[in-house]
Amino acid sequence: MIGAVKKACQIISCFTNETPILGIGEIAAKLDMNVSTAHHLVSTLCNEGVLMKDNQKKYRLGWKVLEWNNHVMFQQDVYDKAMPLVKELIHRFKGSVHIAMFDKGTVVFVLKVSSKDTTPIHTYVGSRKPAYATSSGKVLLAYNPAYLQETIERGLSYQAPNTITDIEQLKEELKWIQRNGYSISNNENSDGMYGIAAPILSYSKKIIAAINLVGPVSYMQDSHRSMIIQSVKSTAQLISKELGYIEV
Amino acid sequence: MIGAVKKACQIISCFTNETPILGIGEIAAKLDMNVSTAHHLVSTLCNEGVLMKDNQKKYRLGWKVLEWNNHVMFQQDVYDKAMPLVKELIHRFKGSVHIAMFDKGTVVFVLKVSSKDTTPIHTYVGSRKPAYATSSGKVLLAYNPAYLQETIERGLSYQAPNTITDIEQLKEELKWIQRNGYSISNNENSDGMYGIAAPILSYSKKIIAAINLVGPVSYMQDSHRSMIIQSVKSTAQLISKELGYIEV
DNA sequence: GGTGGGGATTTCATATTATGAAAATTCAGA
DNA sequence: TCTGAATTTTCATAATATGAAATCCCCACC
Repeated sequence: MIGAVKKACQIISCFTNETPILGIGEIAAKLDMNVSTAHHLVSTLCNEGVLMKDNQKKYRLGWKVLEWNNHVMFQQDVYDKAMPLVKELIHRFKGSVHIAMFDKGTVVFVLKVSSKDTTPIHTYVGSRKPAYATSSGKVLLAYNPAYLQETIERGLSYQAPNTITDIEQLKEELKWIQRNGYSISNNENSDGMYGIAAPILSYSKKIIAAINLVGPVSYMQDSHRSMIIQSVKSTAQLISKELGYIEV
Repeated sequence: MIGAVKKACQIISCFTNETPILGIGEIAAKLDMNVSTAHHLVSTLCNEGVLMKDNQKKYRLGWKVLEWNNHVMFQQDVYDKAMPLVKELIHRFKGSVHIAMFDKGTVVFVLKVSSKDTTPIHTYVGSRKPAYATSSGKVLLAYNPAYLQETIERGLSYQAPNTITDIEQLKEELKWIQRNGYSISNNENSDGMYGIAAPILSYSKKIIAAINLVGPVSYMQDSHRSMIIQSVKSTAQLISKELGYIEV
């Protein structure tokens, strides 16, 4: 592993919505590195356009990030092809919809759309949650044994009252998901939400991602839940058709 | 400048819409570096989530890029605040609208929206054009002498029949733009388009960016051009109010 | 207008670390 | 199973990132 590159990535990741503008000193303190080292790295990143200098001696993320983002294939495809279907789902049932992928034992949200009039949920594109404690994560685990293996190795820990922390219990649940083609998360996460997820599959039936619809427990418990489940499943299938050529 | 970081940035930039999936060999060839070096860098970037491994031995851009992009303050603000106003402009006049910023002698497009039924234009978020040959670029030059200085140092070169290649002529044009508060580009670029641009200013009247409306020459030449100019100017002013706290 | 202080830069010797040739491995296709 | 073309790993060496300290720069305060 090339240290300088790793550090550069860490520096870029320091710039968040909470701290979009940072000075050299702040960066160095955050990452516990020498100000000189930080300065060298930041200067290089500025030269490349990844960071840019504020009018003061502060820095912020630069244009290069926008450019790179435009080239993320998923972003392109997910936006162009999946978005209309996701919007339709939101339109019908309110709540929030995510598309999530598996990475290093967690689910990463690669798309998020929320209805305007729904309980806010603390997720954003790029954020992560434990796979075993989310509806989309459980779908991903159910459809790919390698994901499960990786998750087990990292261990299961308590997240909320209903989190599955027993490996055997998790395996049972995954079998159920395989049989039924969808998963449910009822307050297993820290957000007090009810989620329904279904798999997005490639042409060769490998799992690419999962789509989920999330809403307050009260809302989802009501009579039209089975209709929601059907809709999430069919949306997942439609998106699978659109994105199915992708193999991760 | 830290070489490893610079090279890592170059590697990331290799992944484009044309070549979204690359092998080590291809990357090494593109950048004329040793395959081993490329491999070390790519491995590190994979570890950081900036790149990800395809199912084959190929690589593509990873989730980290999505995450970083979400934190680009401009992106956030531009989308949330400027987008409705931009959409309104498109709705009224068709064509394409860009928001552009100045960087290293060129304009960088940080937002692009096109009407569905208009002549396509070869720009995208993150792409660049010479400042002196675009309507938005000329606005940026007119409102910031430092930008002009930088542009002159890099020299003016022929881009299309109407490109301004004489420095004195350019300065005259910029004075006109200052007086009138907008700029026009009539086939000065390589795209055969007619553009109208106006400045987006901060509260302290420094130029942040420029907004332009672009369309086929034939369309823009007609009688309601003065109305278009007024609309572009007033949209720019509204966006200035929304984004005015930003100081670059 | 001068002064002090808290940054950001720059410098430079040193130790760390990236480099690249070559060997080992993997994988797909014959 | 074999072959060839890729990737991945290894490792000695050269290159370069590192960080303490010195300098510079810009504000805020006198």
